[in-house]
Amino acid sequence: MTQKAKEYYRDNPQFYVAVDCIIFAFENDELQVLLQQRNFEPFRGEKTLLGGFLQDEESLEEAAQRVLQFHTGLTNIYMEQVGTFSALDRDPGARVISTAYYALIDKNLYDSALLKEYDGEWVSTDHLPSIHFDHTKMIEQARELLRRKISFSPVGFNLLPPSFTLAQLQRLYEVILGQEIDKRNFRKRVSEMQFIEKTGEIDKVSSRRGASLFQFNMEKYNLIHEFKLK
Amino acid sequence: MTQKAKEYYRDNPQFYVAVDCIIFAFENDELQVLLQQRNFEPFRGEKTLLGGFLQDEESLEEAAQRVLQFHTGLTNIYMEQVGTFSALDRDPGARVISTAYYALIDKNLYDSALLKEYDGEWVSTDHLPSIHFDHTKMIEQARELLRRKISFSPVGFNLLPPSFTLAQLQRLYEVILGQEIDKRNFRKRVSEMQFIEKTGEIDKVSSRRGASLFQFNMEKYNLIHEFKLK
DNA sequence: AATGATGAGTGTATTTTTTACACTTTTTGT
DNA sequence: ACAAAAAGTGTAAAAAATACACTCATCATT
Repeated sequence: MTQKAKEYYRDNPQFYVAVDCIIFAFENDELQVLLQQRNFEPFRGEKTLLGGFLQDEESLEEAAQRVLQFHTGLTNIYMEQVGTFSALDRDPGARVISTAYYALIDKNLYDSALLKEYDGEWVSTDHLPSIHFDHTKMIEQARELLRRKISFSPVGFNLLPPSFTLAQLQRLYEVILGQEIDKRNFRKRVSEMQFIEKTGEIDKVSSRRGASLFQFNMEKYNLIHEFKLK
Repeated sequence: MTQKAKEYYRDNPQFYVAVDCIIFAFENDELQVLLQQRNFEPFRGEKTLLGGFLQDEESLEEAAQRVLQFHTGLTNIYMEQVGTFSALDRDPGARVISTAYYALIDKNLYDSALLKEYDGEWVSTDHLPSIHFDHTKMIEQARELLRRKISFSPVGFNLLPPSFTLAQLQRLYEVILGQEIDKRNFRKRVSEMQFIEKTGEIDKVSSRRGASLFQFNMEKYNLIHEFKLK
């Protein structure tokens, strides 16, 4: 590369680049998000999303997966980029450009022991506490993205255990969409999608009568690749 | 801020941060995008999107508007963030994190004299030439975002002059959605939205009989805030 | 001045999709 | 035995989307 070409880059400023993870889980008929109460500087005592700085040899996606793994123990998690936030004063400690990702996890699988190490806490997205930086906006944008996506893409299953009852699935949709759904209409739509299949097992925990357990069959979905549920 | 807090930032690497603008316009029944053939290093001779580096005292949005104004002369243009691209080798000259924005402009208004200064050229999004970096992916993602948005949000009007015929509007939708639309059904839907209103003027250019000109009334739309057109 | 060509403009019937709605079944705890 | 709790199931009505063909106004040509 010529000297001129090097200058092309060199004349420009550089920035700290971060990722912030909106880690969603579903429990108690709530869409929850994982926050941490910071016990370190800067901003000790503030609630924030889980984040980290981009390092030299990783992409933003990799950084987000790294942050996620560090705080939940989980790898290979469904993630989607929400957007990049760059207001001059968004982090009063320094100029930081941050890209938000949301992740959907099965709350049964994450490592809850880690939680204590970094003062993590799950909060309902319906009543968010006061959160530092622009992280509230990030969460709201992520929630809206998820709300739009869940009707046309089978991403919601990432929030459930591998097998689930139709009542669980329906409650998940009701919570994320923010509206009640007619049980019979919902089940009609589910039964039209052959890749949501009965496991044959019966869940006896949530009801006296027992409810059939279902699973999402990704292979079958990939053949059909049509999804509509709402 | 304490010493500890400063280290929190200082231990992390910094990066060049850029914006790339996907500038869309509508002409000749084509959705076009503005590229430049670079006559400077690095990557002289390559076709790329219009871009620029983020500077210290501006947000990404402001940087994108600056790039847009520099190349088209236009200010206050509709823009939307597409996403942030961070693959390690995306720019072989240096590690650069780039956020893509798409902009919708009325091709009658931009400053075509500027085009020659930087070897700009409009190309159809239907047959993109070979484009450097990951810019092809950016354009495709932007196009897809626009395709999804245009049915539920009145953004398409940004690509048209202030007054337009219904045939023009329909062709715009057909091109962006990539499918033919029934004329009577389309007009039925338009007539249901009172904020798309007749100006009273007649366009005599595009047909012998003359076609009524319409305009999008933003104030009326803001009261209703419901849009559906496909 | 007649006529042919061009795009503008207009309404209804059919199909598909979405929504509304209520009772029976199974099991457990009392 | 019976009360309580959630599972499971089908049809009719309403709403939305689609398919479809001719007349109108004007200009250019002859």
